[in-house]
Amino acid sequence: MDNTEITIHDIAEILGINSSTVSRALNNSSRVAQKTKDKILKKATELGYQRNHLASNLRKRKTFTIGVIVPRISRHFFSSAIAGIEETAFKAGYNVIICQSLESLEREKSIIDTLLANRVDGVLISISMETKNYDHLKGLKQRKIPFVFFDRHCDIAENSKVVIDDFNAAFTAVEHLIEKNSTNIAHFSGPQNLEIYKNRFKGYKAALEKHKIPFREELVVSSSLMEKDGAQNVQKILALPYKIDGLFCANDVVAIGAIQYLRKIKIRVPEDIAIVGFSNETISSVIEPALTTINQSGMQIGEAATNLLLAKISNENKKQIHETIIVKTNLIERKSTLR
Amino acid sequence: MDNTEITIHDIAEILGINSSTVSRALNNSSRVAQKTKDKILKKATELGYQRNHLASNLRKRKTFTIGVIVPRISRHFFSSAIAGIEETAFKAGYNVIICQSLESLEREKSIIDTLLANRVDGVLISISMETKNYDHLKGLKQRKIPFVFFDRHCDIAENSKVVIDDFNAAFTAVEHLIEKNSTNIAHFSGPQNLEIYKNRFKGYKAALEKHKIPFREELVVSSSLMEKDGAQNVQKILALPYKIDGLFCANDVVAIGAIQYLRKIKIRVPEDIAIVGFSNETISSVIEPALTTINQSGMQIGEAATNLLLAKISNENKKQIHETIIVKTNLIERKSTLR
DNA sequence: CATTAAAATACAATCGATTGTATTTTAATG
DNA sequence: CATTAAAATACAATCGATTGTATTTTAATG
Repeated sequence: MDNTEITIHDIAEILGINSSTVSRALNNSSRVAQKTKDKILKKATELGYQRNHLASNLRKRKTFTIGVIVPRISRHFFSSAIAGIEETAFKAGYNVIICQSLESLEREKSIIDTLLANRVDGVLISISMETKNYDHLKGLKQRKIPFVFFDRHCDIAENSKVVIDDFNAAFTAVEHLIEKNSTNIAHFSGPQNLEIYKNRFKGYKAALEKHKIPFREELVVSSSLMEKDGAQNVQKILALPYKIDGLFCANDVVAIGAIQYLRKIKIRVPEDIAIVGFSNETISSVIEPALTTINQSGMQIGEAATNLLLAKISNENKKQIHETIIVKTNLIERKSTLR
Repeated sequence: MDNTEITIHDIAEILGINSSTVSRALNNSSRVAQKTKDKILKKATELGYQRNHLASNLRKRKTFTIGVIVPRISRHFFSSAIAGIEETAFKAGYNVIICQSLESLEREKSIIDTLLANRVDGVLISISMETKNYDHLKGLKQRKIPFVFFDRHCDIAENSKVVIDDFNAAFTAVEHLIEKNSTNIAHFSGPQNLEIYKNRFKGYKAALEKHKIPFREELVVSSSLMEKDGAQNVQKILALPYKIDGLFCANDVVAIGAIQYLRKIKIRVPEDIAIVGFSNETISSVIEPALTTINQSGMQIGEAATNLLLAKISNENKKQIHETIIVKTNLIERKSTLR
């Protein structure tokens, strides 16, 4: 039988000492003499002992697992964030359960139930576009499971989040369009229940205001920011009685949809319309013309969110931390605004 | 104290029955009378009981966790595969630990150690470009932990894998170039220690042979297929005394690097050189000209690999399954070969 | 209604590690 | 060398569920 896993009891028996001492030795407790520790460690290595985390975690009443909820794993921003999360969590000895809501509130709810059933120690969440009601998050609060929003947060009391300064990033983006001599600037916005899109919209408005450009309701088109929305939105703004010469998109995907449609109908970018996106997806540097965009590091946001969550977890039930970390962004100028 | 988790013992005590009966009832054992089951289930729901998986798994000597090793999470093909894996595993009650080797053998080794320490029930792996030695995989075999390769497999005895028919896909791609009147067809190949790149190379060669086009060693350039390699490889083949008019790339990323460099030096695609990639990354439909490529569904491969692994896991130590599943691919014709 | 088999339930050990308390050993001190 | 405190180790309960075996209850039968 080679399925006999080596346990602390095996080591204890072989060395003729008690398993509690073995356990303490392997945890480097000060209650065990150095000489004994050495003896135990040597034997443990010799036998190829590996602690059984299930047993250990059961006793410690912790799972060393965090749940991550993202709208879609394959979106580049999120897969970078996940890379950062995995990396940081792994180093701290935590495992990560990754789930995708696919922009559905229903799925988001059921994912939270599953994560609770799995007794995760904490949750990182970037909410779906459908999420307007936050009751399912209250379940986490009740059970005192710490959670941290990243990127797509929501406006509830006493939350922790890792975000970017959407207002300022949008402000910079729009100001850049103005510097490039755009005067009729449209905005493709996202669902207004999400704070990030609200703030990007506010930044757009503020930049216009600063430069004394009148704000026109009709130039703002909301959608779920998919590629297909790009074409539809372009049709809408071109139908308006203004000569649009600048476009600020709330994400890159919709901007790319717009660029492709504009190319089809022979409107030149950037000559006729200069475009700025948001997120710096991989595609954006490749498309022709390359897209000027706001660069936000998913990796960095993932890392920061994980560190914040781990801090909350180890903080136990003492005073709760409610912190907002703002990760820096920068404007990457490319061909789509080069004029 | 609200941190008191409801256990089967609580339910047992309240109902005045033994906890073993509660356990059996919750597992719908035939050894418990229906009447008792009903009573127990009702009380469990009422108290909001949720089974503690740690305890359950400890007793069952299973973790219900599978480990996944990919070169890079943010690569679109892999994030799609992961989406498929997560989905399938989740449905079967398994959790997934995702790790990225970042194309480093060293990291791949240490990841396998960590997964072993975490007592995963099985492993899905797509090996790194550096992996030429398979000793670290033998560790999995010794411990009888089932594993399944997907996409990037390796040629060891008695393995299971979910792959595509790289030979035929490459054959189709090259034949397509030939149909488009290419006669001097170059190939950007990947590390030859990986079966997939070996087979794509073989497919390239076979298509040439079928159409009586002489094979020339110099037209094959191996690299690690990054975007920057695209430019370098193009320089190499342009320096040759042949008028290259077709290019088959072993992945999309290097093809895109090539397209961008060709655009820069004013060589027209597809007029001067027609190009076919491999994988159908998101970028490929967006780049100008859009890239003709082999479409392989990461999602589908991930699902198939997970199902195969779960079958191996539940198969226990009985006769081992060694299966190879081949997922269908198709050629997507786009502008880069339109002539 | 006694006998017997089958069904239902209870008992107790177990998975492997951790941890509060009790006991033993060692070292320090006069 | 006896006394005492400190250090080291052993004992035993525990985390929450599962499971083989023993016991009790129920149903079937003559």
